[in-house]
Amino acid sequence: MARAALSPDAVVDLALRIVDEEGPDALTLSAVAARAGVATPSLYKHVRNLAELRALVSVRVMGELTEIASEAALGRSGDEALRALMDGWRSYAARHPHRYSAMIQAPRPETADVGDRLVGIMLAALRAYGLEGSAAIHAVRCLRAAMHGFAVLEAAGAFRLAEDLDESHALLARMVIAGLRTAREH
Amino acid sequence: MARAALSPDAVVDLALRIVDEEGPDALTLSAVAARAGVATPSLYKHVRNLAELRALVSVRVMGELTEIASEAALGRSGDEALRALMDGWRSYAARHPHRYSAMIQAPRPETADVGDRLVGIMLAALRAYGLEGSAAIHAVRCLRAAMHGFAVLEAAGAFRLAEDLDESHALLARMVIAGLRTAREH
DNA sequence: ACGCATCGGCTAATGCTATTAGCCTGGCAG
DNA sequence: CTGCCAGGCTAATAGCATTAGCCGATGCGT
Repeated sequence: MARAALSPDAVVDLALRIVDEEGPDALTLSAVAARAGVATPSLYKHVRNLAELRALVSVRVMGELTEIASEAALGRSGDEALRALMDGWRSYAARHPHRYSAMIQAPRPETADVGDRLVGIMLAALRAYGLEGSAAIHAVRCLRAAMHGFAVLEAAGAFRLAEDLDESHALLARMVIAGLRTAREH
Repeated sequence: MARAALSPDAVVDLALRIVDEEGPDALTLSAVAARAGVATPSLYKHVRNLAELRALVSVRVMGELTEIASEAALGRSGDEALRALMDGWRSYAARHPHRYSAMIQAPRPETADVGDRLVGIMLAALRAYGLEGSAAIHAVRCLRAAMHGFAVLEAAGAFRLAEDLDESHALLARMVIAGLRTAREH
């Protein structure tokens, strides 16, 4: 190895810093190269192209979110676990809005794995609600929709009124919990 | 007027066709110009720049969605109105996934108006649930989060399992309805 | 009917981006 | 010591947005 400075992971690190500071649209190979102190084409020694870099960023962020989600669910169950999961999810998205936006991508093979793990955690968090098979899948889809929808809208600044967002989110959690009870009866 | 063929609206029409057929990323000024049979810079006589064109597309799509939402809610009330609203929303997004994706943007002044109308319709659809003031705002936020989250995920192809999406969405509707009852009691 | 402003097209030019090709070098393996 | 190659480089191409400045036709006022 000549200069051990750069590596795929290091490139993703720089990419994440750009995303955080300047938003997902500012993620460009030349911007990364500039931060790395390297000519743009050199990056191709570490990443196939911009699309792959985006996918790697997405994977990294989904990984962080997975970690947060699993920590939140750990040692809790039932409503408490669900609330912790939703709160953790939302707070991550709120803390890193650009990162969260950069995570959203058309599904690519790279993201399939970590995506499945994330779904697995949600499934586990729902275990206490006694949902089996397909019912559990439908429930996870609704949970994802609720969490993701709220996170996206909040990150995009789409909630423009003055009302407290914590309160809105607490209502969302109550909504999901109430809905899961109806799911069991169906 | 020289050639009356082009106008801001006509440009948006072409833009929408591109979005539908090739996805939001394919929306580029040169692509629009090619379809219009015109040189790229000519478009600047009708639209300020690409960002504005995107905003206009977004406004147009939000307008269509507003129409669908208001038709769905018209003449119904309570759970029925809510279900119709959610179904209409989802079916629009599913019918035009690229269009729906193109609608999503950081809030710009152009979209504020039609966005407010859309929120107004949701507020009206919730009237039967007896929510006042802030409680209604929180409820609308949750409704938006649920509908938008589901639509985005479905449009992006993020629901990859075989389970019937109609059923998942029906659960989401029951979830929202159940949650709105708890909202009143809070 | 005539002149003229303006609208809406054009070409030329700039600058930023991704991406490919092909070169060069320093360090590690043998 | 020698040769390989990972990992940097420069040069070149091509697609995009955007600006500047030109020019013809249209339609209005006179």
